[in-house]
Amino acid sequence: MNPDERKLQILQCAKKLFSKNGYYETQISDIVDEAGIARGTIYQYFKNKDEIFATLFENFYKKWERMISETESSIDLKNVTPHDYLKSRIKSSLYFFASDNEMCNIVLRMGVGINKNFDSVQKKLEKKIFNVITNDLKIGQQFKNISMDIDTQLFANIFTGALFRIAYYYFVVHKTQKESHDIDLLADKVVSLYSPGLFLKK
Amino acid sequence: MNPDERKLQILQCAKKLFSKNGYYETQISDIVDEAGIARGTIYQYFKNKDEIFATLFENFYKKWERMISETESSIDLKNVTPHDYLKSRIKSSLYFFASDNEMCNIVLRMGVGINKNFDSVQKKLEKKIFNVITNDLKIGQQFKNISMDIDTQLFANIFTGALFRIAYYYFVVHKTQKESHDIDLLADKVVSLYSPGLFLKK
Amino acid sequence: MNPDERKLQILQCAKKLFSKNGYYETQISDIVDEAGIARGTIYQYFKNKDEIFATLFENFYKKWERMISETESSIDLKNVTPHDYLKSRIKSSLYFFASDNEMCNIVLRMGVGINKNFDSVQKKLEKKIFNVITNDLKIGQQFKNISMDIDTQLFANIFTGALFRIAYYYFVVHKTQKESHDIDLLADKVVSLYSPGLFLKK
Amino acid sequence: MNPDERKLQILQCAKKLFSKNGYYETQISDIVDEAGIARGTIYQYFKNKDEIFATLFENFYKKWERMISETESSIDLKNVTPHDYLKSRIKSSLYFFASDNEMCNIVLRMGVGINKNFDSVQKKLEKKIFNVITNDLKIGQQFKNISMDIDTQLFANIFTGALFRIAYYYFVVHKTQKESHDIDLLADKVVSLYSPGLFLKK
DNA sequence: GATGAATGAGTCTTCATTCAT
DNA sequence: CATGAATGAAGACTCATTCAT
Repeated sequence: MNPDERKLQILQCAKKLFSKNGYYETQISDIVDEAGIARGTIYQYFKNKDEIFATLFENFYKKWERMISETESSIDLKNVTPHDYLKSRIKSSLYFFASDNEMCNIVLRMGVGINKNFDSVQKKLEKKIFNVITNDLKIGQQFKNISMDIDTQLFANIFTGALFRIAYYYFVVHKTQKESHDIDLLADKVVSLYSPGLFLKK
Repeated sequence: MNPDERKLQILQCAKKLFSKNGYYETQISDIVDEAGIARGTIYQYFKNKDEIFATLFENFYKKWERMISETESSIDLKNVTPHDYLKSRIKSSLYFFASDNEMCNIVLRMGVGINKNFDSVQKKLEKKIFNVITNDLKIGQQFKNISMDIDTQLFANIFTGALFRIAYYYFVVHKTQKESHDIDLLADKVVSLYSPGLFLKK
Repeated sequence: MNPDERKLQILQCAKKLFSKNGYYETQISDIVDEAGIARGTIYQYFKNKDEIFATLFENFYKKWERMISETESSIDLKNVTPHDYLKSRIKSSLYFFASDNEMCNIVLRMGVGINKNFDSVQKKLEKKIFNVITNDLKIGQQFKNISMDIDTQLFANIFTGALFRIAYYYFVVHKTQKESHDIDLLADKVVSLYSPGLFLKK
Repeated sequence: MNPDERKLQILQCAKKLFSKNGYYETQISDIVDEAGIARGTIYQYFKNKDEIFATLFENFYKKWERMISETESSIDLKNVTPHDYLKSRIKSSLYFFASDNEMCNIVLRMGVGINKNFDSVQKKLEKKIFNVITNDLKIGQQFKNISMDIDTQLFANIFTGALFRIAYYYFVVHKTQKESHDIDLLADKVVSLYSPGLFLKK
């Protein structure tokens, strides 16, 4: 097998295992076994375990960049409607993630999700949150405030995702101790975005 | 120190470190040092490292449940407007996460984000995605399709969060190999939710 | 509870556990739990774990000495037949061991027998040896060389015990590298002891 | 060094140390030092300390089985005298144990005998018992009930071994609470076996 | 290049013992 | 005397990485 093929093979085996078990729960021996090569061989192609992981990310990143620029070149900004522009963006992104669900799992793995021991407890919380939102949507439909046509599962995911991201971004990454009126303002803005598309006019 | 206090103290120190360095990069010795106690003491209170982590999650889960039921009992379903209902939900959730940004980090930590080595590469991708969305919003404003009043940063986060969640949910967790028309349909639905609140009528 | 009673209670609990699980697999916490006392209390009565164990042995030793001297004073050497003398010795010894089967287990535990993990593998060997001997006895009966009246189980134990002891004594404790003719001689002597009582005259 | 040699080497070093210090008092580091290898190397060959110990037993067991079947195939049941049959058995067993006195020690180690701390107290009791029996034999010789030719040391070992084994078997392993007449019966049977070969006819 | 035996620093975990209350 | 929280030395085991063949 030539060096490039071998390198690719190692990356694919590693990707599979990282996706399944996470970085820390994937041992070099696992990768080596999966690839059917000798323990030392892997170090001919990668400096260390980190480099394998980083390479996977790097490649994924480059693929994403390529996809974005392709999408952009296929859109005629002058003549496209906002609807279609948005749709085009969303579609190409979704196709992209759908095309490699192992990397998708590695990159997007929510929360801890890296050790099977904690999956249950982590999942329990996520499920709870998801259920509350789903339930709220159904109440809205019952009260005829929300159309019966919406995909509650999808919308619940949208709200969950948005909520988690906002919380993470404002309270963790940009940990400017949010004052209460900041949070109120945030909530107002979120509502203003979702209301028109979500609620039926009466 | 009495057992309850000690247990609490250990949990707090562990939370701080897990939040900062992640589960795998937090050693028992780190927790022990942080708490200023002896190595063995920690095992008087927890069977092992896993149990400490799980306890943190468990507690957070219970707190969330309490918050949800309190919010619910404070809403008069009959007389509340959909807007206010939605706002109330969003606000209480955001306050909740804001109240404990360490757990928030642990629970919501996006993607891998558990090893500092990978932060850069992981962040690079996230940032790229975030920037594309922010940029799109700005283009929309430039073309007068989107109001100049919107909080682009917030909206970019909302879209990023929703996108990631959808991808994760449909392509990883419920890995029903999505056919292309499924993805198209998903995109349509997402657009229908966001369009009314996002785009200016002309 | 007065000091002497407490000490006795600790010894009894320890004896029970040492008998069941062996010295190394018995923790101070186990003894303390069994006795329903505090962890520190045990050190008011014994310097350390070793001392507890040693005390049990010491007491057993003293009891044995007492038993022996009592048996001796009850025998009238001048007027007793050898048969009765031997019987008296055997009986009193057996009664002694039967009176405290926990100490009996601790003192006589054959081989390793101290860690449940090894019981199976150790027992397998002992069983094998025992079975070979039992089988030989039955063959002897079949060929009418040995009386049908003997208790094969008992005799198999006698031979097993004697064999183990001889091997242990001559090859381990007094590890004078036994020459082949020494072993032959040993075997001759053993046969001369057992033959008359074991084999039928023809 | 090739894997088979290395594995064998580790087993030999471990055997030596287990025999000398017992299972619990033998540390992985001791084995590793004895073998002159690195700490981790041992785990390439054995899952853990238990497995090393169990392997030694397993091998010994297989060797014993082989010896037994060889002995059996070398005896012509039809034409051998009971005496010779018994002698052959005893001899091959003794040779077997003599051939590996380290395993002999591990397998037959009487009683606790696993921690040097207790050797003294354990040995004291064993010695006492042994001495009583030796003394009885000498009294028997003095009274001309027992031949002056017997090997008192050997016979004392035989009786000690048989006694211990009987006690262990009937009072510990098969702990049917022996009634007094059971014990009397046992004693009778034992006497009937030993008397003819032990006592001189008058 | 490939191999896989060897390495050893690094971690978790146990448990007898101490000591302030 | 009794308590039980705290201790920390000691030991088992892991696993990424190296290197002689």
